[in-house]
Amino acid sequence: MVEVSGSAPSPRTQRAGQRPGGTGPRVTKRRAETRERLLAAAFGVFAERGFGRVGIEEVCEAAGYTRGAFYSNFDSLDELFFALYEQQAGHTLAQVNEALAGASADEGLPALIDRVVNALRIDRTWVLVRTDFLLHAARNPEVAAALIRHREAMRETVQPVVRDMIDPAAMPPGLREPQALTAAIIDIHDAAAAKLLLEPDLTALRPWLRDLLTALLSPSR
Amino acid sequence: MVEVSGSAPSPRTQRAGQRPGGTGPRVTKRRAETRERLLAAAFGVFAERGFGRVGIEEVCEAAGYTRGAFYSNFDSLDELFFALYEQQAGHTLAQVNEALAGASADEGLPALIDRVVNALRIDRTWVLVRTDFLLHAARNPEVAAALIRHREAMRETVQPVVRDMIDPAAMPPGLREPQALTAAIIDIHDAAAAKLLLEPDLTALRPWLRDLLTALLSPSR
DNA sequence: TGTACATCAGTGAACGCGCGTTCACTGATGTAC
DNA sequence: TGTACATCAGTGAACGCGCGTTCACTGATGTAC
Repeated sequence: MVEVSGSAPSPRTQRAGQRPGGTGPRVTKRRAETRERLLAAAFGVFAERGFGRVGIEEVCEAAGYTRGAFYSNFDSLDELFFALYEQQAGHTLAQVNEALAGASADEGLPALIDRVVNALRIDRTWVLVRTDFLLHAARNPEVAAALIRHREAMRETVQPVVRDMIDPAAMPPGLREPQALTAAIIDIHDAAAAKLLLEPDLTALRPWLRDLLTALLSPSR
Repeated sequence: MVEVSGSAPSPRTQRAGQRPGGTGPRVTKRRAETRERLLAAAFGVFAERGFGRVGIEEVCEAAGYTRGAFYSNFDSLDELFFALYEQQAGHTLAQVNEALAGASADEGLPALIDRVVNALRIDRTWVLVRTDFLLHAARNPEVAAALIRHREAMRETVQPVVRDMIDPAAMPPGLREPQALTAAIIDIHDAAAAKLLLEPDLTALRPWLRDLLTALLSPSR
């Protein structure tokens, strides 16, 4: 699994408990669980109501804690949101890795397209949260850096497969560089996910994505 | 210009001032101006900070009014946001109409693509607000109905041009119906706009859109 | 056109709730011996 | 392994600010004659 790690705006992990002797913080089991449950609760609440409308109290209540527990683990909702995104983006990347594992040039283009289509994370809640994060990033440059970093990691994961399986010469101008082509595929993939927001009927979604990718990538018709 | 009008969740226009005699409300000049300035101020503030983080006080301050003025014109921020979206969506539709006006089959495909590319509303603030509204709609079915209605109107505006200028037989399977093809073009157009959120560098944006549309629509390569 | 009048539209103060933030305290957890 | 101890992690009450909402009031606007 490829890890996307970077510096959070205000890294708070293991702030308390840092030992002066350098032996590291006291090991924390309860703490890790609490953090995890807060993140999970935040995910649900953010998806349901939107990041901007959610308060600390609401997250804590959903997680089954009082507010003090929140402040013991995070400095602000922004920081929690950042941690949440990094976590979920990591999961997504792992999923894509798995979906692409074992791809070989022997399979042919339709098989590759199927792989990409099936890698689509059909999770309305995730699309909601991710889009909230996109808007958050669009308004906060430091946050945007993390999002862009993740997009890069995604492209680097997908690109080798594209490079192996698609003949650049058969692509239209502007998409002959593997990098540009891979980016375009991911963009279309994202557009498909966005459609999930208005049409929860996902049976139409995979065909839409397949048709579009086929149209784009097929050298001959 | 095609008008997209529909029932707002809580239509408040001209609530006060309704005369019993049926002659209609007292004519309002100041009121219309106030409403307009509140909408304009809300647009700016929503774009800058995000709908969820903005309060009534903030909108009023930006518009140069006190809170009472807001309550005299709207019932809630949700209602204002709805009115704002309908207004802006109408402007966008008018722009597209204008960009497509005069298109004829003689021009050829590249000219059509140029038209579509140039119809792209390169307005980062509008993309921010529109995406906020998309998320808002995704969480409120009545709001989603308005957004879907607007998408339909947009498609109906674009579709005749597509129908005139593109040979369905040359399109890949799944995109031979003019309706599906037009929808796909609009979706790609939206995806291009979304890229504006992370990359304000719009010099790369129009080529990206042109390349993608060309790849999709060109019958031969 | 001018004036008196009725109604409207926005003001600004007041109320009160929700919630962010802090903090002394206590049960929980790991450590040393 | 067991016990005493130190430190941690979360509790829950308290404080206070920001802001949503209301409302009596007044200047603005349009109408009737």
